[in-house]
Amino acid sequence: MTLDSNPIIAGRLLKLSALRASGVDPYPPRTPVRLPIAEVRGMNPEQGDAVQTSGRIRARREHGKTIFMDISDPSGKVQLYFNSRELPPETWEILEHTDLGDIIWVAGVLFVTRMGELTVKVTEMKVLVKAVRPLPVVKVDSEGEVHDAVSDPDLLYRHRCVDLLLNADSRERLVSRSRMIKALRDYLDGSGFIEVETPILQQLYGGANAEPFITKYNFLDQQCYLRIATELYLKRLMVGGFHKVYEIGKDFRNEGVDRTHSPEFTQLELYEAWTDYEGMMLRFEELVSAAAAALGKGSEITFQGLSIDLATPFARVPFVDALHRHSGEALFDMDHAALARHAGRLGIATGGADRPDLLDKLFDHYVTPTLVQPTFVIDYPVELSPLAKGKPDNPMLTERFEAFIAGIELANAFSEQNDPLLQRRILEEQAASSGHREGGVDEEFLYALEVGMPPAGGLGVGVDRLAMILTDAGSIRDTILFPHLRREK
RNA sequence: GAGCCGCUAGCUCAGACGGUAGAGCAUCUGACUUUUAAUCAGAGGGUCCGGGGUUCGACUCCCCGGCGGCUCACCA
Repeated sequence: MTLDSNPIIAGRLLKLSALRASGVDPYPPRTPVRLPIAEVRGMNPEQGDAVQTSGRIRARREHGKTIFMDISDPSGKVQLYFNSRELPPETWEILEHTDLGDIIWVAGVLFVTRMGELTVKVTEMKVLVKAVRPLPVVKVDSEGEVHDAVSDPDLLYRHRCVDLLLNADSRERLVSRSRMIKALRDYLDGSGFIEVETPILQQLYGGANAEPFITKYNFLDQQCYLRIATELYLKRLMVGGFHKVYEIGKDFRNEGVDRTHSPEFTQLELYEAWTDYEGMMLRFEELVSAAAAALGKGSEITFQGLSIDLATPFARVPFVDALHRHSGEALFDMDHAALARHAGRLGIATGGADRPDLLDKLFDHYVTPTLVQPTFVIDYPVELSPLAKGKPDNPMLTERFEAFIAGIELANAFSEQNDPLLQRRILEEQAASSGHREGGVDEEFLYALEVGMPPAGGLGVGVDRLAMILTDAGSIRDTILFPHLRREK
């Protein structure tokens, strides 16, 4: 469909030509001096101050010889008043070739209308941008009630610019995400960490159990993977003497999409020498507190109707205890067959699931939904945690935790395994037994452990999910500016 | 991957039992010199998601497909 097959767009294109024909550049290269709209609104109208500002036309109310308009910029909205008797005819003519959505610059004088609205009486105007595509019109009445809000999620996700322009919720949420990430960085930088960047394009993938995206580097005629985690590279840095290090970046997992999963998501991973998973619990608590504070939130927040208390310390519950308590049975002591029967009775798919898979599924079934208040689930079974150090007093368990809020897994951390021989054995066994580990064992990672990695704690935080919790977003997609969608027809 | 729901004008939505599509906003024309969901009068605007089928006739019923939403499954 060509642009002008839509009659509304065709009309705008005509006005665009008309502007050009009368010597007006509809896309001038520079903006005259202007004040942000919020500053205009903050001025004292008694003085009849001269002001210059610019913004997008959001509403237009014509009254014969006069026109009221609302224009907005990111800082706010202000009303303009045009009077044809007091404007040069050329200016009035330009005005008649503007539409909702156009961006204009005006100069004028402040006054307050009969209705008490601070208004710029325009004496001069310029078109800065002629919008050729109509913006959906959303109206807000005097009670603040929004009318005809654009609600089609498809339209909003595909055309995020429209969403951001029209929906204050979206705009504020995504700004909050940025502020939150800045707070995480500030906290870590202030705590002596350094931020690094590790490869996204990898010849091997690892650091998590996930299906990778596969791509190809033409120059070397070589298959590559998009990273699924940053873990193995950050640990090389630990070996190299970066003892407090973190990365905030995208990981890619070639798996399903739902409310809490996106194929492309942002993870914070940090590693810190001379500490362990206990230290990581403190880090996580402090990161969450810093993030909440940056958004002006206290410890009491609401998420999807749930009241959540972010006050630290967060609860700690051993994995096995929680599993047994919520299931009412000693599941951890059962063998594979018994677990499979148990899971089968609950209608959980057990095909191909090994014992650790079953334990994890059963945990998800019985315990995860109950973890509404911030909770560290600690001491995971060793089979679920190939990169974590075992507990000295119990070889079945590891020094690992996952952090949950509102039933959502937000973080995963452990006392990092640094025994090179043990780590090699675990990774090789895993590579042999698991069909989809095409990447093989990361020898360079093992080489680094052989050189010697100091005792350390490591922590991974799902940044998008933390943003969900702190901005009360029902879907991870709401926290991602451009979430992945299927190709449009 | 499965089930359910949805897709009608630029936007939000109606459309009884199958009879050839409507409203509000937006757009266009006209009126109006302080309005603010401005108001008033008039006009234009549709591949009813796509493709098949049933039927004299399909937005409507059936089948296949697309996209989206929700739920489930998958996902350390």
